[in-house]
Amino acid sequence: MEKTRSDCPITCSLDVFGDKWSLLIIRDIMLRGKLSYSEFLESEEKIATNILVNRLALLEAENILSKRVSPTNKSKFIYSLTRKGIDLLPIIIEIMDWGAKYNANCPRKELGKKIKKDKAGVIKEYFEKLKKQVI
Amino acid sequence: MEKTRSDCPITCSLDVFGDKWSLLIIRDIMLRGKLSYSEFLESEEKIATNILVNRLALLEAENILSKRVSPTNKSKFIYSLTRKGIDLLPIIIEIMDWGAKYNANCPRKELGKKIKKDKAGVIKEYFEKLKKQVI
DNA sequence: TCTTAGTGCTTGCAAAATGCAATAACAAAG
DNA sequence: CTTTGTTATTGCATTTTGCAAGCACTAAGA
Repeated sequence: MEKTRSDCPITCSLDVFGDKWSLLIIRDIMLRGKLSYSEFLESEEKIATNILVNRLALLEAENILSKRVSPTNKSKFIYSLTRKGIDLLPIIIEIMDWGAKYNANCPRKELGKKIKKDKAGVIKEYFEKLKKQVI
Repeated sequence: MEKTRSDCPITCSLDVFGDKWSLLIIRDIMLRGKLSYSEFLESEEKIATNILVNRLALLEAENILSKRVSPTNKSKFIYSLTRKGIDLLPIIIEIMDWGAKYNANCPRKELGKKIKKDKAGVIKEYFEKLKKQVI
């Protein structure tokens, strides 16, 4: 999506990550510590390779992700969140909380329970953790 | 989308509203006081009629919106948020805040500034207001 | 009654996005 | 110089979206 549909901040945001896949990649990095293309491919939602390549490129172009050669394996890339990407954390947490609240088939696990008990605390904790990883 | 792709609460949520239009309809009802099909059509993003009909039906099927005949005009329908729909408020506010923060072309207006200053207060205020409208 | 306007919805078709399977490119390891 | 791991591309079928036109129904007025 090249130009935004309006100057509403919600619309601008949805023009960037308003699809079924982008936020799952963000989730994988943010909450699951995933770093690479092959790790994203392994997730249970089974994203197709062309979609994954496309979304990684879009998220990098939007300066939400940054891509670097892995320091331990020169034929591998690692993706990490920029500050802009980290700032998606509250959105991810709120979506997770809503989803867990209204889906019987999405039982709250450790993180879900923690969010229910102390959402602000969870956001703060992850925010601190993620900020340390920004390069 | 009939069945969910996984039992992750984020995935389940995105299976419901993870597209470029659903949350804009929610925004129109939640923040702009819009009620009817024709009002949604007027928004600056120019949703197509077939998409609008489709999304209203999906959101109603998900019990996020409820549809009733207008009390003042019997040939008109009005849509309103259910409790489940109102609970999307924090997501909407967070998305709005992120969008305003990272888009120079999305200047913060009254609500945007209020969110920046006191996000929790805004959520509380709108939450109270919207709860009164639930039928 | 007949027309007119308002409102919600459907249809047809082209364009774009997605899903899926196969395979390519390339570096590192053995 | 073959194999393995990793990322990326391609082709094609399917699905979703965008757009334009028009249909169905109700209410209201001449």
